[in-house]
Amino acid sequence: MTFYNDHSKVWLSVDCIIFGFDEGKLKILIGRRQMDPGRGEWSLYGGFVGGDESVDDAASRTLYELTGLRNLYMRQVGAFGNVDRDPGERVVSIAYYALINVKDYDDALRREHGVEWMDINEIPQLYSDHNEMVQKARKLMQQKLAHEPVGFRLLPSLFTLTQLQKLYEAVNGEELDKRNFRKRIKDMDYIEKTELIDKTGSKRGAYLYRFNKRVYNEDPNFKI
Amino acid sequence: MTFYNDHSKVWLSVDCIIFGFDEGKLKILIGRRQMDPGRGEWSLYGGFVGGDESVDDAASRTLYELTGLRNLYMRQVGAFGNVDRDPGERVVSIAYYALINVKDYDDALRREHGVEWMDINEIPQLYSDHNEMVQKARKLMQQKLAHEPVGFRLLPSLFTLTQLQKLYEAVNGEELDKRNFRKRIKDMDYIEKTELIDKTGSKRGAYLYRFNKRVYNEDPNFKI
DNA sequence: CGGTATAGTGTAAAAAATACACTTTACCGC
DNA sequence: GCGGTAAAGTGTATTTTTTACACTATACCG
Repeated sequence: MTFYNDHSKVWLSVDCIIFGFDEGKLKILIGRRQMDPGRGEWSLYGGFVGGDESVDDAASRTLYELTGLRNLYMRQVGAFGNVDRDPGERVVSIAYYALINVKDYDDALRREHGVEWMDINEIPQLYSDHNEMVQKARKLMQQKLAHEPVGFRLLPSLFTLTQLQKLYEAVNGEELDKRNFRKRIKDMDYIEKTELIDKTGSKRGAYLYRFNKRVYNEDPNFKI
Repeated sequence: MTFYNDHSKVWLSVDCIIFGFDEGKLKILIGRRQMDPGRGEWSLYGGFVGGDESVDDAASRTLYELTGLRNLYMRQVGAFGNVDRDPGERVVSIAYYALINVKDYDDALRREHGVEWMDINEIPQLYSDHNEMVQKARKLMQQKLAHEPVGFRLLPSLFTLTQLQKLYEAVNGEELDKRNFRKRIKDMDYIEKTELIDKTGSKRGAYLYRFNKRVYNEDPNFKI
């Protein structure tokens, strides 16, 4: 390792792409920026990294501040470090995406923070490089979902197969065949059918399923 | 975005996982650390991010300092930000991996910088969190190679099919069937057979192929 | 001119992915 | 109470993709 003469310290922030699934649509949380520069522009929710916390911890803390939820599923998207990405002082930001069950997020708290759920396909122009962050987060989340059953983080702990299918469709942006989808689900032992029935979605009612983490960890077969 | 009271500036560095392919093996460049803390430990090559350059630019510059090569294929691995990852002052590091053709790297220059090619499967314990960086870089590079023809960056511009196969085998850590491999290559129009023959690898000689970037960009069919 | 080491080639079987349509159920409104 | 309706649930045939597998060709070398 060699030193570069002109290096200097920078501010470090985290920005969060928080995914939720509601009304059959994949959404993220964005709000109007309440500070300069860029006051009033649509923006991701973020925060600064403290001197006494890891970058991952800063992201967890920021998510907790916003949602009141801990131990959310969270993955790093990457570092965004263009010199002029933040007008004024130089700030390098590490983006994270998180998956939450919309119903777990207290709506009053959401409004207090001035953020709202917006369809991933209808995201307006965002502050600075936040659109880039969203695109990259979406791509990474898609890939993750294709290889690991992380979709359960976006659903209630009990869900119907139709809900699960709609979730996969929303994330991948394409419709799936019902019979083929259910065939693949049957092969996944960690998706357990319960005897409970959901009657809110249809007159007939549909069986509720749940994700069994233990079975998954013992026998990780993945795929959808 | 809300402020956190205890935030503070940090040093930002980049660390490079530089992949090369030689003697049928996937290797990376590592060297003995020449500064404290950690003097003498095996380490990735890195550098600090300057106040006037983007993080990506800092990585390009660092790669250039080490190899004398520009426009290398390079992708971000991610940010590593544990509080105590660097003894002494707090440094957050952004890791990048790069792909180079070993033959393009002047060996005298390499020795000057005190780095050497080491088999990816025989990497010793490295300074700080560098082993983690290597693992993540390797995984990302594998995934990238599975979806895009970036392997050419690790080979001379003319290569035999046997060389190409050995490269895929080294990256994926498993042997491939020769006939099946060549069948898949035939489907890739952007891998062009030339009339040139390489006689260094066998008595009989083998046809040399080249990657046609233009064809690839027009018709990205990928896959191996 | 026989030995040797790598280059080069095709087919059949298995597995995975896809396409596709009708029956069941329970509520609702009449 | 019964016909309409809206979502749930279910299997098979076809196509595509992946895998397994073994011999001939060539040119150099001693």
